[in-house]
Amino acid sequence: MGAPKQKWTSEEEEALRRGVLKHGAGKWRTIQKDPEFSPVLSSRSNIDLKDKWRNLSFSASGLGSRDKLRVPRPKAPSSSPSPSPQLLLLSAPNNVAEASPPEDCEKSPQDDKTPSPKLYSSMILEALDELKEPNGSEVATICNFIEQRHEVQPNFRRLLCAKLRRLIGVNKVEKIDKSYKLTDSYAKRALAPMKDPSLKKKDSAKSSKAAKGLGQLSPALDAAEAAAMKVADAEAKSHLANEHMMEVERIGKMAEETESLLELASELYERCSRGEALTILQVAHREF
DNA sequence: ATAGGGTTAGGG
DNA sequence: CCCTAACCCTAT
Repeated sequence: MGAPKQKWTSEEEEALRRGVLKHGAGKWRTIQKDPEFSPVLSSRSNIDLKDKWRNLSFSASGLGSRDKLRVPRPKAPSSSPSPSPQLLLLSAPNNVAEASPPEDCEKSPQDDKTPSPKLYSSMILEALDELKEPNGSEVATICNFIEQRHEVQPNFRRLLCAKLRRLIGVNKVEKIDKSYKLTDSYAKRALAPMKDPSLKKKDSAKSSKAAKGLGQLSPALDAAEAAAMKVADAEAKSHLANEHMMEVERIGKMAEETESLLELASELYERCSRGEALTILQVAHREF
């Protein structure tokens, strides 16, 4: 009778995800007590966090509908098994589980699980962008963040340090004390084309909730809540103004071309330093 | 305190 | 009618 259902807002979801990235999955009490997340997650118990994380994990990896113990499903997977075309885009909380799917291994001999070097840089920049820590993020935090989202090779941390040093060299990343953060010039370029999640299913969910369950409560409460939500959202998203982008974009064009060459050289150097042998064919096709 | 199983409300 | 998400209960 009390509350019909308290649906999770995207702010709460984001707080939960960042909390897991910071403290690790399983430290629900720690996340809930963290002063950074407690204002958002004040109405959620540690058990709620756990349950929500379980839901997120399942929908991310299971993709749609897996077999259930409760109801035997006579669905015949005759021609479309739908083997999860894209699963790591926004959230893949369970990283170690999908290490080696029972897929056929009839691939080319150079079938590495190693993503391309371009991907590693993207992951690092994405991590720094998402973390948005004003004083920068430590290597361990960045490493943990990326491992939560992507499958990486065992010596990834060593690669990460090299990549960070190279990103500093091209002024995409700066080092503050022992932490790394995006430079202002690059952050503007990265954050500028940010999407605007002001109108979403969040609104419809809230209004439906108000209409069905909380209709008798003051409608001003819901309106104020929605307004505050939008303000907070806009404040968080803009965060870094995008004023002068034309020049940045022009320079970025040049930088990108130089970058790929530096990227290639750096990766080659790292590989050879570890004693790996590469054929000229692999280098030519960037397949390493 | 956390993990996992189980239940129920709400939506397509 | 089935599925998903929030909620509840219990063993460790």
